Parts: sequence; structure tokens; C-alpha cells
Amino acid sequence: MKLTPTLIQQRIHVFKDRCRAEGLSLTHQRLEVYSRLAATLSHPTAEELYQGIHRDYPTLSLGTVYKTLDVLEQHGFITKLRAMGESARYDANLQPHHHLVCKTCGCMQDIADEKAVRLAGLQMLQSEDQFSGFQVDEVRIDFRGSCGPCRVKEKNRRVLRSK
Amino acid sequence: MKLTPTLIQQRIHVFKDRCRAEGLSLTHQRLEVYSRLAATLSHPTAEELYQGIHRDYPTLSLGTVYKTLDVLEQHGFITKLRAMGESARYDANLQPHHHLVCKTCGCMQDIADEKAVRLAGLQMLQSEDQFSGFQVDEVRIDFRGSCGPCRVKEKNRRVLRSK
DNA sequence: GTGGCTGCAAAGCTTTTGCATGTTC
DNA sequence: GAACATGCAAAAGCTTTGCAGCCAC
Repeated sequence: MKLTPTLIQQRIHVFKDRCRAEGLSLTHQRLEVYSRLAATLSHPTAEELYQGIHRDYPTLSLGTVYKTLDVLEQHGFITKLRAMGESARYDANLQPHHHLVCKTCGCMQDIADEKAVRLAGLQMLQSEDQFSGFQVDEVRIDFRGSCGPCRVKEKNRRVLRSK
Repeated sequence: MKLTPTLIQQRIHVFKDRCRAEGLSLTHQRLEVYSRLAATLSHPTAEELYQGIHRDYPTLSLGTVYKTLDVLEQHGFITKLRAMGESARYDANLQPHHHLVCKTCGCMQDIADEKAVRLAGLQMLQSEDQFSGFQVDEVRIDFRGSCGPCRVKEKNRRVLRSK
């Protein structure tokens, strides 16, 4: 994907509109955090964003950046690529395989499904070295969604609410 | 994959052999951490492993679990599923896409490649609801390897060493 | 016996939280 | 003006580090 100035402006325009529509205050800080994120193809960390914006707005605090990113994510403006605050998980299975990750409780299961694994292998071969200078030697696929227990709990919650 | 008692014993056997071969001391703690990891399909956190082992070995410390996991990973006995110590990264691109992740410097790039994205979509449809009770609503693919700059640096380092 | 490993405690880093103040609508 | 967002600082959670003592080989 290419980030043209037009596309960036468009993103920011949509952002402003949706903020108004959803009752989110359009503060300088919030607009700045979103704009920088909308204008880059790298995937900055909170600290990197803070450093960048702080140069222009010296009163900005790191805490605000975190709070803002949280709000933006909750309203679906951005995606958090690695869930932090969660602990690392360890795996003794060295065979190529992939994972089901529950977005609700964070649990992980192996995917034994042969098809998915074979497809992944296929993908790996196809992608080998084709990304301008990047050498791929491993593919990790996370299938994200809701695990059985969480779906049951959610269903029960809905039933209770509707009573 | 099914974890039969035979397979678990086999893993532990290999572990002991390779420890001897690579000059790693076979301490009770180390063997215990690996054995628990080899005997489960869940992907325990360091804390969970610690809690489990601590019941049987009350002198075990959490620090040792972390150090041990580190050693096991460095020797290729286990995989760390989420790189901690690294910050979360944020992304304003909401279109389905995937990432190149450099294992050396941790940088991330979007994959614009149409083929990979289309394949991922295909996979998602195939996997929908087929994993006993797990509902998949998103697929994230990380292509892991070395980015261009890191490969160049590594190459230069090799040249220097060989002089 | 010696090098490597453990336990303990302290420190480090990222992220979250609480609260008074300030800003947006 | 009321509700919400910010800044600051403290705290929390996960992980790493330093060091003295202990254990595997």
C-alpha cells in the first residue's frame, strides 16, 4: 500500500467525522497521535510516537499517548499489533504449526489442522525472498477469535441481559 | 498433535542427551521446566510454570524459571511465542494485511503482496468454525526473518571475522 | 574443585491508574 | 458549565540483572 498525501488527509477527515459522531473530543493531542499514525507505514511504539510529537508539543506526556492509543484502539481507528501487559507464552512443540488465539481470555491452542499447516508451507515458499531484501525463514499464523468457553460465557451474558 | 506418554518421554530423552552434548548441566529445576513444557499442549506463561513446579519444589524461584526458559530458547528446545521486553506497535491501516517481522532488530513492515493476502483470506474461510468451538474472525500472518539492513550488517560481520 | 546454576532481592522497562487541573463542546 | 481529556507521578506487572552461595560434573 502506498500512502499518498491525499489518502492521509482522507483518513484524518474520516477520523474527525467519526470522533464527532461518537462524541469523542477532538483535542490537539488526540489528533496529533492519530495523524502521525495515519501518515506512516512503520509501526511506531508508544514511546516513538511520544518522542516525535513531544518535539512539537513539549507538554505532551507519555501517559496521554498510552491513554489515547487505548481510546483509538477501542474505537477501531487503529490496531495494536502485540498485546503487551500479557505474559510471554512458551511452546515445546518445534514442528511447524500455528495457533488459535482467543481475543477475550488470551488463551492459545495449537492448530493440528493439516490443511492450514500445508497452506502455510506453501505460502512460505512463495514468499521466500520476494519482499525486496527481506529473507523469510518462518511463518507464524494466528487465527484470532473466541474460544469455546468464552463464547458460552458471552452467550449466557446475552441471555441474562435480555431477561 | 496428540501428546502420548511415549512422545513426552521421547522428548525428555532427547533433551537430556542434547544437554549432555552441549555441556548444559542437568539440574532438577531445568529438567522440571522442560518436562512440564514438553507434557502440555497449552502454552504456559513463566508464572504458570513457576506456580506448577513450586508446589513440588518449594525452593524454586521465579527468576530461575525465566533464566531457564531463556536458556532453553537459546538452545532451540522451546519457542517463545511473544517477544516481551519489546513494546507494542500500532497500526492505522485497517485493511487486511500481514507483516514482515525482523527477528534481529524487531522492525515490522506491511506486506503489500496481493497473493499472500488473498491466500490468507482463503485460509480464513476454510478455518471458520472448524476448530471445535473456536470461532475465527481474523487471521494474522507474521513472516519472520531478516530485514535488508540486518542482513547487510550480518554479512559485513562475517567478512570481518574471516579476515 | 570449578564452572555453571540457583535463589533472592533489587532494578528496569513498559504500561496502567489516580487525581487535580485544564480543555472541548 | 459539565463532561471529558490531559499531565504528572506513583504503582503495577513482567522480566532482567547482580551477586553470593550451591550443585552438577
